[in-house]
Amino acid sequence: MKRPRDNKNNSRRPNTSGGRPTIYDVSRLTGFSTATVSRVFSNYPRVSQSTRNRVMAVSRKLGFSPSPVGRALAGGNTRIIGVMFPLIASGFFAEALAGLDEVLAEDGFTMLTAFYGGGRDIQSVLARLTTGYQSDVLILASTYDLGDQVQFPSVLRTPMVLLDRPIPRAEACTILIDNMAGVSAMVRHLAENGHRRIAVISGPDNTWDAQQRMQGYLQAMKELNLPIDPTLIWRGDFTLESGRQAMRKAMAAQQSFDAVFCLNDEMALGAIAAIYEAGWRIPDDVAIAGFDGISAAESLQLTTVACPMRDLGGAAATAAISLTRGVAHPPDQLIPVRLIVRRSSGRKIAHEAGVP
Amino acid sequence: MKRPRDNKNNSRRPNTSGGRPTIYDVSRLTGFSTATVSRVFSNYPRVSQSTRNRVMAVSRKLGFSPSPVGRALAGGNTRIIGVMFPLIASGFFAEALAGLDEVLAEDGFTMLTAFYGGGRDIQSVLARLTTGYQSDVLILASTYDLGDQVQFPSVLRTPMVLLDRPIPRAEACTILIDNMAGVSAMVRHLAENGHRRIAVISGPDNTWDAQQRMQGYLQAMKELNLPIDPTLIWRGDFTLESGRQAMRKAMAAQQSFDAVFCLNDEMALGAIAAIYEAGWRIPDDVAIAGFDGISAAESLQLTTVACPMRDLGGAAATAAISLTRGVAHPPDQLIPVRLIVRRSSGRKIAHEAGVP
DNA sequence: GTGAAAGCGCTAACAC
DNA sequence: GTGTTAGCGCTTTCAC
Repeated sequence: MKRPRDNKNNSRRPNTSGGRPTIYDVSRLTGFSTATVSRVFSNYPRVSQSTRNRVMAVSRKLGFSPSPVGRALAGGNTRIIGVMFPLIASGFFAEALAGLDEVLAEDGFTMLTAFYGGGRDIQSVLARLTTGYQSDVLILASTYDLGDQVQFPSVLRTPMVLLDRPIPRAEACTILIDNMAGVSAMVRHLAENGHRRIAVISGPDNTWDAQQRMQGYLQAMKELNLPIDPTLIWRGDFTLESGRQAMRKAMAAQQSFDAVFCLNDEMALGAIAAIYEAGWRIPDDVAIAGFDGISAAESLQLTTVACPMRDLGGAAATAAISLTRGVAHPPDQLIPVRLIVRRSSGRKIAHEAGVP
Repeated sequence: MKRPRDNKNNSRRPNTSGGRPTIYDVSRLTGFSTATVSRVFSNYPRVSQSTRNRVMAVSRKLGFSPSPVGRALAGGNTRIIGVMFPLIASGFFAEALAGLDEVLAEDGFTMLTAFYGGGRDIQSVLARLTTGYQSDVLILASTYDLGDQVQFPSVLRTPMVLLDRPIPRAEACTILIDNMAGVSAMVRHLAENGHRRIAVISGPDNTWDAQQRMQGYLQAMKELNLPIDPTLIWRGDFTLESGRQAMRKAMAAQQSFDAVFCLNDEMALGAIAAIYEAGWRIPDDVAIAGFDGISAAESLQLTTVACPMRDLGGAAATAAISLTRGVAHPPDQLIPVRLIVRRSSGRKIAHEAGVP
């Protein structure tokens, strides 16, 4: 076992008496230079195994682990990923956050979170996360159109991942839920169950998900040669209450429909409440379907499309990590969704099929 | 207007050609030393107004703002607040997160978020946020008992704020929702509405909120001389499904009760579904009450107790900020809740009263 | 395979 | 009121 040569670098500093141990402490106690200690912790390949062992042993004893702040200053990257969510959708995105954290943590990244909207200027939040805390990558989640609120040139230094909604001009990796496939699968399922007049309760037009789902509905209906009809389209805004109202109006209108496809589960809950209140039966009098796969859907036997928000977050994290490694354009991704058939959509039940 | 004297400090470094501007660039262009520039950005009082103006003007032109990483390394504090949430409760805490961010951002703090539970060891997440990224303060949210999973001595360097559940041994500032007051107000309200046999659907016993609310229920019933009776107590676990099941059992048991108090709204939703399915009417056949104040409660006309999670987060943030300023023991806080009376609880409706 | 030394961007103690 | 000068904890050439 080679003995390290003398080095005086480590004596440059006084013993760190209090405070957390630094690389110098490890250097002094092992007799190796700080450079070598640094190499060990950076998994630099050309350090001998014995050196590696010795350094690790002493570090463990001292409770040393390299300070990310020191590393950031010297190395140029912070290993911080900035994440921005719209304030309004916080509940919806919580799962995504968890998925994000899960894969980021694995690679030793940490997640700086901030919310925009609700009075807080996007641009300044953006600044806080980029020029402010120098995130290596920014993940920007949105449902509403950010329009010209964001001046991307100013952020261009920080690579970006867009979550759940693309932004036209911004060249950034985009991770989306596969709304179209989900809607299409649902309409097909309803049709297979014998429903022809499939009504829809729409979502807020300025929302990406609502736009996509509505478009998907129209397209699927067309493809299946099912009637598209203004009396089949009822306005909602993704809130439970709006679903309830829309359903009431639909029932009152005396228009005929076999099924009502609510463009999210929340509205489906409202619709179900309205149906019960009116004394109708599901699925005998009307079939109901939702979208999102919230937990309440299960116990209400609501047929829906499960959107794996956790995976969405995970995919974004993976893309972000590639970006830190210098990959210029990680592939855009469409996160697959899953049709979940339950009692609410008709007589044939009990199978759960994957969406192609 | 005084001219700055010559200083050579600023010529110590070459012009930063690419990359973001540093304090040296501002120093060179203004003629002031980096120390002075630093003072301007730290709001050090004894810099002349003209100097301040000049520095700010040049900084603005350059797009300079001090690097938090440099600051952290030199100054010892990162202005980062670490926030830990249990994975399971992510949806529930999303609002708290937003409240946290709101007040932290105001003071220039940033929020490092991480989730524990669901397979991820608390201790290592803790380490990631403290020895890892050196948060100035740690905010630890929990509902379940962390028991001996957490070794606080190892973290003691980082001051801590406990959110939503106290931990006995840990000496830390604790911010809680005032469950007791909320439950008490609810039971009183139900009693005033003429209900005497008030059943309850409980929550998971290992949860702080469930424990507190149950205890509050028993205490309030006792104080009001209302019957406490094993046949009035039904097990739930805070999920919609459990509320539904419990309600079904309660209805099937043919026990008499005037009202059912669900210890959270989610279960109340399930209970309401069960009641509708059975063809009963609310509040005619049975009154229903919940707790939490989720949005669905409004449109289902559910009487509930609103828990301002945003405020909870805000209060935690305020405490955390005090802690960074060296305040040893910011006051513990009980966040006030609000009884919201709606149709589900009986005939008298339409007033919203504050809980004392 | 390892060491010396020069920074990374900033703050703080001490001068004046 | 402002400048000088050490660092803060680490990485990274360039030597050897």
